[in-house]
Amino acid sequence: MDMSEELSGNEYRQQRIENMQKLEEAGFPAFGKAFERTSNLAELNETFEVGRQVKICGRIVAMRKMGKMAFAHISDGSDKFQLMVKKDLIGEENFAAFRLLDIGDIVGVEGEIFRTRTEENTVRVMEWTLLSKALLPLPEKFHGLQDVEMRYRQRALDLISNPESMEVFKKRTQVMREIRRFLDDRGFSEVETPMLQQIAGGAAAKPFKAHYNALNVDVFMRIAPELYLKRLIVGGMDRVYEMNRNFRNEGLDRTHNPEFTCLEIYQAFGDMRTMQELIQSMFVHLAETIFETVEFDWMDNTINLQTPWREVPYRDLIRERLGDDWFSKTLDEAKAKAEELEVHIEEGMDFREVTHEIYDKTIEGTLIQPTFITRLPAELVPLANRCADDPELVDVFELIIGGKEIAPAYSELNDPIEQRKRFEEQAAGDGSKIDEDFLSALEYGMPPTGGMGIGIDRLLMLLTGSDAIRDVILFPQLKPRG
RNA sequence: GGGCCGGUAGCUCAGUCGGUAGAGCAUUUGACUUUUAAUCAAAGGGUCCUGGGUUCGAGCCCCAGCCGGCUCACCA
Repeated sequence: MDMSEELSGNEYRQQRIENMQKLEEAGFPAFGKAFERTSNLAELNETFEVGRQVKICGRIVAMRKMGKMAFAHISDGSDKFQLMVKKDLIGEENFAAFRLLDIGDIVGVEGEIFRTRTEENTVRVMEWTLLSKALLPLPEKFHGLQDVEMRYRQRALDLISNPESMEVFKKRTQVMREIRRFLDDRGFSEVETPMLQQIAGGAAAKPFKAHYNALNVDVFMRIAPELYLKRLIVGGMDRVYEMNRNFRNEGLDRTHNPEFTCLEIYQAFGDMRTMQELIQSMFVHLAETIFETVEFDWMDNTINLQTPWREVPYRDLIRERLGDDWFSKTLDEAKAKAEELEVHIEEGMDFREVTHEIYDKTIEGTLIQPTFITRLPAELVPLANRCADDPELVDVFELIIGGKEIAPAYSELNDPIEQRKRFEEQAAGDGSKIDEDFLSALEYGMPPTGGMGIGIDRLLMLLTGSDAIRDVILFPQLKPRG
């Protein structure tokens, strides 16, 4: 690696290499072997008991050296713990060697735990061993790593020096585990469907393209698993979900990453109502088991997940905000209103499109508390069943929380003839884009089915109070380094 | 893509009117057996994002570019 050359002039690194050599001469090899600890540091703090003998290990994150004794803090990602090293306990040579350690080094120690005068849990070190030498210095201890770009490029460094960042990703792990547990307990099966697809279906988005040499065909990274999950419903897997990556070849901003994690859930013999109950129960379950609250602060608002959540048909919401007579207005009147609200209207938009543009720009963002928008115009949602009492509307909801769309759910379209029609409209003459295998599956008969998609990254933003998707994705997409 | 803000020591940041580059942490040396953002004394450490320009003189002003953040637009 060129790194070593690049940094060979680095004074800090040079000093650490010298310290490493001195340590090795003193009988402390720089890169030790496996270390069997009695517990991690969080467990040790939880079960603290004065006088117990322990073996613990971690990275040195702070060091206070004095003439004949030294204090240090080690951290292992679960918590911190203080070490006390005294010359008269470990001997002159071991003490001198300990003083050669640098912040960032990983050590293992053995000794008895006690509390200092200031009531801090501490281990009185009797033995210590160097497990790994750090050649590069850690960021400043008090402020941590602030440089936004470096936090994403050097995530390891971010996790070491910013505990709040570590906390977010621990929460992410817990949330995903608890979602699986919740769904498994309800009889759902987690499945895996193709990431490499020859037709990228199930959503309207630009796909990433790749080439498969063995078959000499172009393939696409999936934009959604939907069409495969529905095949499984046809096949008799009654309750399935997949929580995994989707890829969309689109822009990059605070709420978009080109690869993102999506949970898709399908329940046979259910409908949009089934999903409505499911998501409310699931979110409250997550909130209570992981966060121990149903209230979340996010972007200057407090969001309360207490159920039941508000439900409002799309048209009622529009009337509520734009006036009872909205739907009897003319196109010109609607455009005038849009102008008044400073909503940009494209040439050639019809009444429905103008209405939806106003909704998108001025209404959705104001729905802070969880809200189900139901009975959407059919044109907006091509893959859903129509409402029984009004064929112009579809039986779906869009869940809005904090002014953002969190989850759409449908009473899924299961009429293969209608489905083919809509695919053909979508494909606009390009027959190669129509997933014939999926249509065949539908022709064998798909039961009425409730389906839902949840953007996991956005859910995590909400639950962890993060205002950027990059703060909840370990390795977000970045521009290549110039 | 447009607008605004930013890029200075390993890290976090100051830098006045254009006049020899600053602090804290970190590092090195010394003192120190209950410290905890340890303390005290001293020292070393800079491609001021890059390239041009104006000027006797540029971290600072001008132009172009690179990188990042916010925001608007686009995209869905």
